[in-house]
Amino acid sequence: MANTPEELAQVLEEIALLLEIKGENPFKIRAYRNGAESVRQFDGDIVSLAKRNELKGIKGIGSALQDKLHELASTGQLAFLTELKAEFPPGLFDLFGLQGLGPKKIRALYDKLSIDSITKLKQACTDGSVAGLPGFGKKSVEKLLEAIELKEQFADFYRLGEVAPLAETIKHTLQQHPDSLRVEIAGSYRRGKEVLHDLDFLVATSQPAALTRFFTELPEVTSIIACGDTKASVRLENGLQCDLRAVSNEQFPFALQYFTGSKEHNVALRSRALQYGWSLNEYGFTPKNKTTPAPPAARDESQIYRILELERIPPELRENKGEIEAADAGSLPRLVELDNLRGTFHNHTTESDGRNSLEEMAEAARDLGLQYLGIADHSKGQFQANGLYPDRLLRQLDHIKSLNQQWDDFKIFAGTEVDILKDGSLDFTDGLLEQLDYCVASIHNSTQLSEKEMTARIIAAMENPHVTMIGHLTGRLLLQRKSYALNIDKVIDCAAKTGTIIELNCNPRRLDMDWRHWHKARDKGVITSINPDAHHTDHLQYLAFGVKVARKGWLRREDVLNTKSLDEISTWLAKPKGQR
DNA sequence: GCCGTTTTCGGCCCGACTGTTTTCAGTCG
Repeated sequence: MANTPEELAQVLEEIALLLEIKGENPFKIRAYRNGAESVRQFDGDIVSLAKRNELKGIKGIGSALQDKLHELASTGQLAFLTELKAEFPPGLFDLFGLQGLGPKKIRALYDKLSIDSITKLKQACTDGSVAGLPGFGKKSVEKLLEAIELKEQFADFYRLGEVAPLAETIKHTLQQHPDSLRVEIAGSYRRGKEVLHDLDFLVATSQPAALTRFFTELPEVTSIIACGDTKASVRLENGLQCDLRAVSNEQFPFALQYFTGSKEHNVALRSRALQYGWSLNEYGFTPKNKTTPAPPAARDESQIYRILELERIPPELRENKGEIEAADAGSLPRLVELDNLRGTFHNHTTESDGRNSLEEMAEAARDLGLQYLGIADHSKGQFQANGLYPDRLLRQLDHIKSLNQQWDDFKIFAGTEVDILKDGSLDFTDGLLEQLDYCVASIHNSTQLSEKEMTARIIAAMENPHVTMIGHLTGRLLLQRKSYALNIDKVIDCAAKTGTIIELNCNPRRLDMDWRHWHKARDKGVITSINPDAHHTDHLQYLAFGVKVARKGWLRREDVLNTKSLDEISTWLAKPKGQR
């Protein structure tokens, strides 16, 4: 039953996909996609309107779509879709997830070679039959195999940002149980890893069996893998595995430490415990022999570390990448926190491909308690994203100036996300960029250049005095697309030399630049800006993921540009790049 | 399939890149 606008929209998207495989008129296909977009953006109860067949007059939804949405909302079925689906095997849709495969090629593979699954495609690539098809050759086969490999490699992984709402909902429900004393999500989720294999819930209780049973009966659970007195494993609808461990309140800190990991961190920590004469496991310290004095109890995790004469190590740092040595020396960084953020750059509006207007974005930022919001809509090179030509950009600049007059505690900064062209030049002239408050420069095309060319391209952009920061540096899409060929070390050196910010893009699909590079970048003096790349007011919430990744990269408040207050950032932006 | 109209049919967003071709189709952003 279609009960939400999103469900209605997804049905229209599904139809569009099927029509695409059928080779229908592209404008008809676009009409379905536009219809889906209209449904999503409609300000009002569109589901009820659809049920009552009162959709007339909504832009993008003509008579054909009105009828279909009415049928869908009132009966929960759509005969048109059912018939359409019956024409193709279900496995065919998996092929859409592969880079380089669009509807035409999928159709050709299906028609000529009866390929209707990734397994069959892999086989046909290997045995040479794909290379024999018109339009396919040696290179396409290589690329397809590579795409399949990438997909298989990440088959059981989930992006942090997409799992987080579900994880927090389950945590909240567990907390509501009368027998649960403490609840935490441990594992890689707690460590802020960008992709996760599973979720590890931990609960302190005197009634473990009641909790494990309660866990398996949660509405989000679709199948039970195992359920015992202290441990249960389940699978959710999206395939994600979730484990629950129920322990006593005394064991809880030890279990939390143990299940948070990482494995490498724990190995190092256990070997340190042994030097004190104790073995350490998920239940507590145990003296190695009778002469060893009993260790004191630990009420929380920080006491476990204190007993081992270490500063408390934040979960994000527990990867055995120098954090134990730093904790021993008392030199752990004081990591940036979400509360430290005062604003953000790199956000879009309806002027290019965002969903909300300038006014709505500003209002949402103010609601979050931010003091400033940087707007960076796409430049003209991004046609598909409705990129701005100079005249529109200048009009937006005027609009921002006039809006800014209403506040004295908040400011919109006028920027752009300008394309870095193939040769490293920018999609706008210096004269135009000079008129803006700041500039994000990003790569959106020619992504297959060699490492040497790509590195030179980004360095050229960084050397431009008007480029404040580089957007989504490596172009990676988590679980989907690798980063461009790029010499990160050279880019980091150049960022430090030129005073160019490297953005930490906290869109859950990107989380780019990767946390593994930030510690060394920081030590070379590179500053970041934690940017949500928001295309909707809701996306400002992504800042929380960005802060997790920044913490994972050992970043402190002073390493993050957008922790500066409105006054500080205004002064900073007013200075020439070389003098900041 | 939608929209808009000098009102019922014609236009609908475009360019770069890649790999396949030898002039272009398909994909992507």
